[in-house]
Amino acid sequence: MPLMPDRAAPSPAPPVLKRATLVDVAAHAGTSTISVSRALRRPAMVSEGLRARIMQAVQELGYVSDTAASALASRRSGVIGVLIPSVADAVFGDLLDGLYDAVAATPYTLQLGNTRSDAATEERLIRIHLGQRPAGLILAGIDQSSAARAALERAECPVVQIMDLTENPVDMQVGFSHHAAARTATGHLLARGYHAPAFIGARIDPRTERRLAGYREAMAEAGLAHRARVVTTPKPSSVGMGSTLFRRLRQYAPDADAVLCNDDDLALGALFAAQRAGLSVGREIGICGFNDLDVMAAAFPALTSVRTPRREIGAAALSMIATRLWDGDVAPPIRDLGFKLMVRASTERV
Amino acid sequence: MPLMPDRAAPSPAPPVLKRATLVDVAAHAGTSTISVSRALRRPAMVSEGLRARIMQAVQELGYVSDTAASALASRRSGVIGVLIPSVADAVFGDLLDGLYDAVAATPYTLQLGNTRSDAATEERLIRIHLGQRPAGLILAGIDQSSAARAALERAECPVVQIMDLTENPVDMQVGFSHHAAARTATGHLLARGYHAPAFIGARIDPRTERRLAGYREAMAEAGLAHRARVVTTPKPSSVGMGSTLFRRLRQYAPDADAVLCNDDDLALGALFAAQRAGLSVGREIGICGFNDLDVMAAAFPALTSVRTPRREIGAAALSMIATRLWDGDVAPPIRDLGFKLMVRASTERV
DNA sequence: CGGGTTATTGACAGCGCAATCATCGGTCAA
DNA sequence: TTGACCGATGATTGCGCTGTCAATAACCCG
Repeated sequence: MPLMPDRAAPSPAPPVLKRATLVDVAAHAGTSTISVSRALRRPAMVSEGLRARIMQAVQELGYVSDTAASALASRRSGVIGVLIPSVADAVFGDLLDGLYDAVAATPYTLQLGNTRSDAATEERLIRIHLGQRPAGLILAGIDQSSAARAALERAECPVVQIMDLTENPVDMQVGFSHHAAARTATGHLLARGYHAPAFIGARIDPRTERRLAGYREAMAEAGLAHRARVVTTPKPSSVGMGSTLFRRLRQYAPDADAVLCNDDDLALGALFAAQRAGLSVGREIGICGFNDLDVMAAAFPALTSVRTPRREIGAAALSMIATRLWDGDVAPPIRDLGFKLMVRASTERV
Repeated sequence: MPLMPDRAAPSPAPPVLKRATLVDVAAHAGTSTISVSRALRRPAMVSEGLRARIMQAVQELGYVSDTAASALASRRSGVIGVLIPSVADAVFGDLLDGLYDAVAATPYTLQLGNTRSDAATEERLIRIHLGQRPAGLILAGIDQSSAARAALERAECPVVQIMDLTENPVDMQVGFSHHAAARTATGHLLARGYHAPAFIGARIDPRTERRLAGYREAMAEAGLAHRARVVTTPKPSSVGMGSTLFRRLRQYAPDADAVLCNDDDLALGALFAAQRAGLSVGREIGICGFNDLDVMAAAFPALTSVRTPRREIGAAALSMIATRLWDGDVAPPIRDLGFKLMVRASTERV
């Protein structure tokens, strides 16, 4: 398959379908194009009577605004860019669900970008998006490259960093503390009587690092820093990888009696591996996940996990951008949506 | 939060950041704007020397084409629309992953639409997308409303229906036969010695209907039509729902000794429910999923499933559109990417 | 009742790019 | 040599919309 057009590329045939334009609508309603434009974008700026006439003409002609022309003339597109590390991950799926729900009630559209957890790709995508004069930009994470950060700070649109929290956001942010969440989960394991909780993680990224730090901090506070056990891999996370890491942990640290997993896939994999090893999950080995996907509550035994407000973060990010665009200011520009430990049978230890 | 701008909406400040335009690049390279445009879109149309000069100027000025202006002038945007029922579903996540991978090597961008499995929403989204003169359109499924179909047939861009196969596609299609896949899976259960395989499904959509028909056909061919047992719900699929449906099946049809699940989430839920009920999965009760997500192979016991080529479908759909746009014709315009039954312990029955 | 204000509407220009057509120099067969 | 032809390049124009500013009507206060 050719990936770029060649000289032979057929020059596209001129469009046959003639769409209604502002001119058509204006003629139909007996007014000027600019009034039609205003009636559609800022209804309050035209009188009620004219607006009614215009709206009827729009209906009758089935007029749909040309986003390209609008973007060109106004130097501002109706596109909100969303940059996430993965489109296939359930965690970001929920986030997108919240975003798409929220955007449906606005005149904006979303434009997804897939950073593949790669800082250079993210930087490139940020540049491309900013080049198209987006209405706003939503970025997963707070760990943009410094060049990307510089570009973002010169951006003329609202920028929201999501999923995480930092002291110095580019603009606005909404998320929760991964550090605190992991600390809480580790504290729970210790409180339940597990003496040597371990940590497993895949595809170590900055968010994982912060969770790991939270785990370590909780261990240190309990005077158990010497019992901290960590097994990680740079490879992507998956259920199968969870099983692999669990087996690796058992080899490397047979004394570990609980495991805090960096995400739910790993926890599920750990569950299956523990079952294969004939361990009684909950009693002999505690398992705690992260994110609380639907599967965690349904598993047997049910798996403890940290519920993260993914859908809510999506909705909040969009709301913050809309508010900024229409009201000018958002207070507060930083929102901590928290998390919730969902305690279930997998960390019971009776 | 206000959902639409009011008259008070601040008129956006004029952009401060001056970007390089074609004019700037042309001046820098000592040529005309149109040659720059050509050098970027159809490199073969300008001489090597000029092209080199232009490319250098592009580099030096950090020129990025303005998609809005390009779309307006050419009456053709670089956007390929993708309409899927859900962004949070792992199945479509894999599809998107394939699409985003493939699109990265082309000058196009993807614009996602979320139909929420609703025909009216899909129709609306199709209209909106077609209104923006997309370079192509990718639609999940073959069950568009007749109005939507009519609009699509008048579309001036390539259209690919994916995930499924039909006799009369709008334009091109790539997918596999859900009917045949379910038929094969059911045949496998029967061949393995299960005498009364049942079917469970959630959120019945046309694809599910075709799978169900495949199940029924296999049962009928084996002379077991009278043993067909079907439990469904209009609610969305989830692991928890899989457990619920499994329990319902056990009540309604205690003689069922295997279950073909409409998707992997349901199969996982069935697994957990069976374990809760103390059933030996594989021997006493066979479980077969659909899609073969990563979790199926990792589960304990490992779950049999029908592997569907989701990522490949995404890549193929994009390739078909690119080929059509650049070469004019795609042969064949219909591609059956098949499926593969992954037999594992959950349907062993020894 | 007049100057000043506000609300409503319109004329016009231009956003940045690509389609179209024109131009020019060179090649080749007769 | 010549005219048809082709590849390479450029000048002009307009895509459909919105920002700006101007014009008018309606209205206010003292």
